[in-house]
Amino acid sequence: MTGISADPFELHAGAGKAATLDDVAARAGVSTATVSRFINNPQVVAQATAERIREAIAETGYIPNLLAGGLASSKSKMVAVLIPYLTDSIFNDTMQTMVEELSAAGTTVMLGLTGVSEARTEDLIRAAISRRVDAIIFTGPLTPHVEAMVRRSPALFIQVWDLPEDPIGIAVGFSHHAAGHDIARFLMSRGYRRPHVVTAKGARANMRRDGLVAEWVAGGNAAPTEASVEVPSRFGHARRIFAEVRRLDHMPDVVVCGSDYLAQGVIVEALAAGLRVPEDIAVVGFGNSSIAGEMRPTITSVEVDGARIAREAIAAIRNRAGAALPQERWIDVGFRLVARESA
Amino acid sequence: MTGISADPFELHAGAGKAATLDDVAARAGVSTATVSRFINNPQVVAQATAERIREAIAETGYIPNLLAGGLASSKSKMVAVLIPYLTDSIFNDTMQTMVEELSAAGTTVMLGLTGVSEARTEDLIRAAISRRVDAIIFTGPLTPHVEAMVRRSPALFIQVWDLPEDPIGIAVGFSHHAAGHDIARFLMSRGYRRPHVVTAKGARANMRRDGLVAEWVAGGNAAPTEASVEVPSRFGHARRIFAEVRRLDHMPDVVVCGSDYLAQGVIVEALAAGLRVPEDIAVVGFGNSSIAGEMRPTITSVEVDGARIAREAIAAIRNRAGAALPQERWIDVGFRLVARESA
DNA sequence: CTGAAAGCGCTTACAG
DNA sequence: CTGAAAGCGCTTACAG
Repeated sequence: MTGISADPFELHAGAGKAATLDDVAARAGVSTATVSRFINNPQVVAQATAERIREAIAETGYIPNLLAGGLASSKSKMVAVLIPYLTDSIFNDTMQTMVEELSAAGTTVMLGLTGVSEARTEDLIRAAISRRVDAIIFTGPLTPHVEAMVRRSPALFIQVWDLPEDPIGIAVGFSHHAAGHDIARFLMSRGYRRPHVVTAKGARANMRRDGLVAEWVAGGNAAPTEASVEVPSRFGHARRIFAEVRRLDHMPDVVVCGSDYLAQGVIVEALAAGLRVPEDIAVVGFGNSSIAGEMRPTITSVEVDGARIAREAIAAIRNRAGAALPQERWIDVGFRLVARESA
Repeated sequence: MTGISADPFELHAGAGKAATLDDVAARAGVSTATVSRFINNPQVVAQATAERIREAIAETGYIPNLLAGGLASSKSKMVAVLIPYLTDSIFNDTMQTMVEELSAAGTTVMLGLTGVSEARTEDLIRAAISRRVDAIIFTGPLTPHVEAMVRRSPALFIQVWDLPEDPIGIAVGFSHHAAGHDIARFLMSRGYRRPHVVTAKGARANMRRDGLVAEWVAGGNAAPTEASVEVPSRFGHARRIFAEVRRLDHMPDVVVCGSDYLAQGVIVEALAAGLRVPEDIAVVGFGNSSIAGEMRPTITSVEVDGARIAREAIAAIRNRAGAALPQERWIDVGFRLVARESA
């Protein structure tokens, strides 16, 4: 009704302290309880009241204080996502989907980068609990001390990318051992004889390696040659890896890499050395990131549905908020070997 | 003194609700004020008192509630970092450094992925203000409506990767126009005659393009041929870009790319087509990500010190918290052209 | 160096 | 459908 710029409330809002629920309530002529209901559950307030509140919010530029809201309701609408590195290609799809969908649902994402440090992991988990997050999404195992801390907290703990025997909360992932098996069978079916297995440091990569080697040896073959790389496993590790391969007494006929980026690097090195891929040396990646299908030659890889991992994790959080159904403790999203040109 | 497992407090802690300041204070025989001081400013409490509080915290497994702390102190110790995509290689170093250093300093990072959507940007900024973040770090311009919202909030607004004329808060970045200039001069100095300029959609990339074209034409040359790619600019865009290059009447002698990944893709395509790089066609990247130095051939690129951008932004937040010195509004971190094998 | 007490800005039974 | 009021768990002048 009145001109907005002539309005004293407006001046207050602009002048310094932010508008509060009280300001909105006073202006709309209702109690703060009603404004709170309108914001969190609009359909319970009467049409006419809702309209007045809507106007009051617009006029005051009110933005709720979620610190206060979270304290009062003991629901923070925040979830912590902890990964080792931002450049760990393997988690890209999971992270992108997770952050997008959580944000779209009005949940704030707290990002933590643990590296390979247990101390950083502990600090980040403590910080998450301090913020009273609704859930903590993490990609690895925990030390007993931190596990105890997590169990004491009401946050839902979700381990992604793996399926441990006894998850702390729930797990969304796949069997790395089985993935290793399948790669071994693929190599045998293609008639490769001398694989070279490059494993990144870390529990999951080791499980894949173990699965691969076990199946390979069970097939009556001699143990493969091996190498290891630091995490995050990157394109740039390929120079050393390839140099080592060339120094082997017997050159391998296929290099199995722990990531597509590393596989890409090995291909580049091999081509630069005048070798043909896959004729002279074949290459297998892992993760099926977008470059796997875009590289020349295209890269044989193992596809993991990272976006689905994200969605299942989010669904688990939602289910628990609804306090509905008893939850599954393991959600297996599987994997799929995608044969392309490189092997 | 007493066995921990026989301790009734311990049982309470494990049994459900988390320990609060009151629990710790009661157990240590001091007031909550003193415990609060010990936690936030340990040196102001007496040695003996500190020791008792330390024990009480350990025994109760107390973890402070930062929702309550933030509400009471109106300092959230949280900063929002908003970028378009997680896979936007160009921000990798900045993000990694930012998140690591903020976490190390006890600040929580809220991550937002805006895509190219103004609506998502607005929602995320509103969410950040709702959480009463101390600062918002953002990579682009804002619509007037959102800008007004930000100005009304007490959060420090930091625009990174660019130096706008009139930043909302402060800006930490470099001149994209100048970077374009320098690339043009580099091309001339190397004797290239027919550049093909591939620009990602977006204001910053366009500024580089404008700078490049202006300088190139000022040097008495005909305008370069051009192409554009979607953001985030990726390896995979290279197939189309290269196919277009081949269809040009006059093949360019150098392709200037908006990212190192795209440059890498163009090199792979060129090599697969039997061309030599840089003899038959040269390639320039942008960002100097790690692959630029690792690719074969290594990629000529423009180095931007992303980690320094992160550090300057964090320093600005700290300065303001100290309410010290009047702040610079622009922090220019510059850039540097790194000539390598590809051009 | 420490304590009593007010207050931060919300939410939520409870009652009507 | 709405309001009065207690309470969430901290911090911080103020006083001693």
